[in-house]
Amino acid sequence: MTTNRAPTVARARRPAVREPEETRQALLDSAVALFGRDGFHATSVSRVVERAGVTKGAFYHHFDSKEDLLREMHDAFIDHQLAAARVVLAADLAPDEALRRFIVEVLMEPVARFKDEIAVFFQERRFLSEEAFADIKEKRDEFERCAIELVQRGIDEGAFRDAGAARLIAFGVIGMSAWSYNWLDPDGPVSARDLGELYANVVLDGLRRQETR
Amino acid sequence: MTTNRAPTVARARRPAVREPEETRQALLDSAVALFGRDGFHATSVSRVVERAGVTKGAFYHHFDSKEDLLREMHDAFIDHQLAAARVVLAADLAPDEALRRFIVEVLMEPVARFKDEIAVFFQERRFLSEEAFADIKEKRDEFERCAIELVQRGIDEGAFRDAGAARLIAFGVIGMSAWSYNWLDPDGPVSARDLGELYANVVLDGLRRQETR
Amino acid sequence: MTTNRAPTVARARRPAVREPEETRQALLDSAVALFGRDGFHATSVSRVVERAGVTKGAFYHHFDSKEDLLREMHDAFIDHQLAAARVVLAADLAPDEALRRFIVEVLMEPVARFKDEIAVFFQERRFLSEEAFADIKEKRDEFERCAIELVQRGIDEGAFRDAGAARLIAFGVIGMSAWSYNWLDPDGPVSARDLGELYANVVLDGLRRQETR
Amino acid sequence: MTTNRAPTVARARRPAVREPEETRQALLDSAVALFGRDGFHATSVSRVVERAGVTKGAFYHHFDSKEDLLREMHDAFIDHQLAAARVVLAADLAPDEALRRFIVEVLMEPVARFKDEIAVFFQERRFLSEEAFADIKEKRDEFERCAIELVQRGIDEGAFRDAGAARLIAFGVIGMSAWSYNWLDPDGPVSARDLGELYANVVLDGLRRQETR
DNA sequence: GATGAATGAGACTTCATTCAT
DNA sequence: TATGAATGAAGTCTCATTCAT
Repeated sequence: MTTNRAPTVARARRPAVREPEETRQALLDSAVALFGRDGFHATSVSRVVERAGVTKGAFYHHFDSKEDLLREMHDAFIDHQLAAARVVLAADLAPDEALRRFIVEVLMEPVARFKDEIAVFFQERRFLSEEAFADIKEKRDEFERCAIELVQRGIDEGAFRDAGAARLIAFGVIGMSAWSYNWLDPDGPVSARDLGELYANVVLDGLRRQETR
Repeated sequence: MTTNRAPTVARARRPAVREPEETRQALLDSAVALFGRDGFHATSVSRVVERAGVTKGAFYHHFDSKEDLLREMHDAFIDHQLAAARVVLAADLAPDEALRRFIVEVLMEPVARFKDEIAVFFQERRFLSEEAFADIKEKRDEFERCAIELVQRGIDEGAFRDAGAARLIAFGVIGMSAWSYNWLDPDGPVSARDLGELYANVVLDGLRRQETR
Repeated sequence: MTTNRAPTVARARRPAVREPEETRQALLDSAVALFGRDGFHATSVSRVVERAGVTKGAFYHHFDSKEDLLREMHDAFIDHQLAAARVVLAADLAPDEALRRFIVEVLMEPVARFKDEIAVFFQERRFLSEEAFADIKEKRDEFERCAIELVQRGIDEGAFRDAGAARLIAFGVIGMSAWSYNWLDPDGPVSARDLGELYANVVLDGLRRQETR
Repeated sequence: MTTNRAPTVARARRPAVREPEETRQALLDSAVALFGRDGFHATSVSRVVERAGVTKGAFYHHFDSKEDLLREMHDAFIDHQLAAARVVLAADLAPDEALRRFIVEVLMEPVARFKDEIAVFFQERRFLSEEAFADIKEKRDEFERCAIELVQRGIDEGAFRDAGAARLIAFGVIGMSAWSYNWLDPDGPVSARDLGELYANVVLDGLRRQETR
C-alpha cells in the first residue's frame, strides 16, 4: 500500500563521488529527521548539511532555499497520502468497511512509518509561503474531500446515522488519528494499525445505525 | 468555568506610567499572539517587545529569557485546563454526562477562547528544556489521568463497553477535540461547543452499551 | 562656504563607552572611505565595522542595512551641494561671475574636500533602490536646475551667446568639473580651485584666439 | 570610423553546436551588458553564463577568471579608442578642426554606440589588479597623450591661447564628453555627434559674447 | 569544447542577551 | 522600573572557482 522511498538499487558504477541524486536524497532525509524533531525554524541549514555529510554549497545546488526543502517534503507526503486515499475511495467497499480501511491504512499506518514527515506536514505548514503552499493546499483539500465523501456516502446509503455535517465528522476522525503521532510510540506494544482498528470501532459503533434503539 | 484573563479593573492611579504588572501582562499577551501564530523560534524578542510597546530592557526585567516566557505560558494554560478538568471529575455525574461535559467544556471550549494558547501548548512544547518542562509535565500528566479516569470509570460502572485501553480512548477523544484548533473558525457558523456536543455524541454512541446487539 | 562635518565639540563627560552618535559617525566615516575607494559592492559590512572599531551588531543597531548607509551618504552629500548651489544662485552676481563661482566653489572645491563622497555619489548611485533614491533624485534634479538656470540667465541677459540648449551646456560644465575627481590629485600642484578657475575661463572665453580682443 | 564588432558572417557548418568563438563572444556580450548596468562586483558569473546561454564550465574554458573577462573588455575598448585617436592625430588638420573631430568622433560617438563598454571602462577599472591593468594603462596613457598633444599643438601653432596646462584642458574636454554617458539618452532628440559639435563650439569659442567678432 | 555537481569562504542580516545609565 | 546601545554567535544564502566526466 505504502511505497518504499528511494530504492536506489542496482547502481553499476562505483562512483568515486556520490551520485547527485543520492546527495539530494541524503539532504532530504536529513532535513526530514531534523525538521520533524526540532521544527523548521529551529533547524539550521548547517545542521542539515552536516547530518547529510555535504556542504552548504551542495545544498543550494540542489534546493533553491530552505523553504524549498520544506515544500518538497510537503509535496511528497501529500502525494503519498492522496494516492492512498484514492485507492480506498476507488475500491468497491461497504461504507463501514471503507471508513475502517481509511482510518487504519491511510490515517494510522503512516504514523508509524512516517513520523517525521507527519510532524513536518502538520506543524511546519505555516512556514510555507502562500505561493509555495498553493499546490499542496489543492492536494490537501482533495484529501479532505476524500475523507468527507467516505462519511457522506455512508450517510446517503443509510449505513450511518446522520450525526452532523460529514465534514465535521471527517475532521474529527482525521484529528483523532493524526493526533496520535504526538504520543504513540512506534516501538511500543500498541501498533499504529491496532490503534486504527480501535478508533474505527469506536467511531463506527457510534455511527452505525442500530437495529433497535 | 473558564476564567477571565487579565483583570486589570479599577485602576485609579496615573496612567501615564504603566503599572509593572501591566507591562508584564502586555508582554505575555504579545508573546502568546506571536508564538501562537508564528511559533516560538520564528518569533524574535524584538517583535514581542515591539508589539507590547516596550523595550528589550523591560522584557529582561520581567523575564529571565525567552524560554521563560514560553514556560510561563505553558504553566498558565495547563493550570487553567487542569482546574477545569478537576471540576468535571469532582462533580457527581453519570459517566456519559461526565465525558460529555469534559469534551464540551474542558476540551472544546478553550479552542475558541484560547486559540493561541493552545497552539503554543501543543506545538511549542518541544522548545522547553527538560527542567523547564518538568513542572508542566506533571500537571499535563495529571490532566491526562483525569481524562483516562473518566473513561475508566464508565467502563468500570458498566456504562461503556470495554472497547480497549481507556488510555488509548482518552487520547483519541483528546486528539479529536484538540485537533480542531487547526481548522475550526471561531467566527464560523459552528461553535466550539456545538462541535463538542457532536463529538460527544459520536463517541458516546459508540461507547454506550446497547441493549440489543 | 562648505561646512565642517560633525563638530563633536565640548563634550563634558568622559564616557567609558563611546557616545552613540560617535559610533554612528565612525561607521559613516569608515564606510565613505571604503565605498569611495572600492565601491559599494566590493566593500563588506565586516570591513566597514572593522575600520570603525565596532561590531556588526552595532552597525545594524544604527543602520537598517548596508543600503541605508549608502542612502544616507547620498543624502548628506546632495544636501551639502544643493545648499552651496542655492547660495550662488541667490547672490546678486553678473552671469559670468555667477557661473565662475558655481564652477569654482560648488563644483570644484568639493573635489578636493569630499573625494570619497563624490566618488560614492557618482558611481554607487545605481545601487540605491528606487525608493531609497526617490528623495535624493528630487534634490539632485533641483541641483541640476540650478546649474541650468545659471546658464539660461546668462543667455537671457545677453551675456552669453546662445550656443545651444542651456541644459546641455550646464551638463557639460558639470561633467568637465566632476570628472576631475577621477584624476586630480588633491595634494598635487594644481588645486581644485585653480582648476575651477581654468575651466571657468575656458568655458567663458573658449580656446580659439580671437583676432580682435 | 568605428568598426563592427563580431563579424560572425558566412558560417556554413552545422548550427546545432555553437562555434567556440561564438560562445566566447556570447559570454563577452553578456558580461559587457551586465557589468555596464550593474558593475563588476554586483554581477555574478552565474548571471553572465545564464544570459549567454551556456554553463559555468564553458565560461572557465574560455576565460581564466572573472577578472580576465574585465581585462579583455578594457583591452578591446582602449584598442578601439586608441586607434580612433591615432587616426585624428595622423590626419593633416588645422588644430581647431582636429580638436573638433576628436571630440565628435573619438570622444562622443562611442557614447551612443558603446554605452556599456564605456561604463565598464570608467567605473570598473579599479577592480583590475595592477598586473592586469598594466597593459591597458599604457594604452590609456597614450590615448591621453593624444588628446594633450592635440591641445598643445594648437597652442604651439598659435591657434589656441595658452589658457593653462594642455593636460588640464585635455582632461577637461575628455571629462565633459565622457560624462555624458551618465545622462545622454542614445534614443533622445540630441545625438551624441550633435552634442559633440556643441561641446567643440563651446570649448573653442567660449560662452561669453564678444564685443567685436 | 563543455557539463554541472561540489567546495569553502564569505556575503548581509538577525538573534538572544547584557549592562551602564 | 526601564532604556537602548552594544555584543558575538549564528542565521540564510551567494560567491568564484575546480574537476571528474
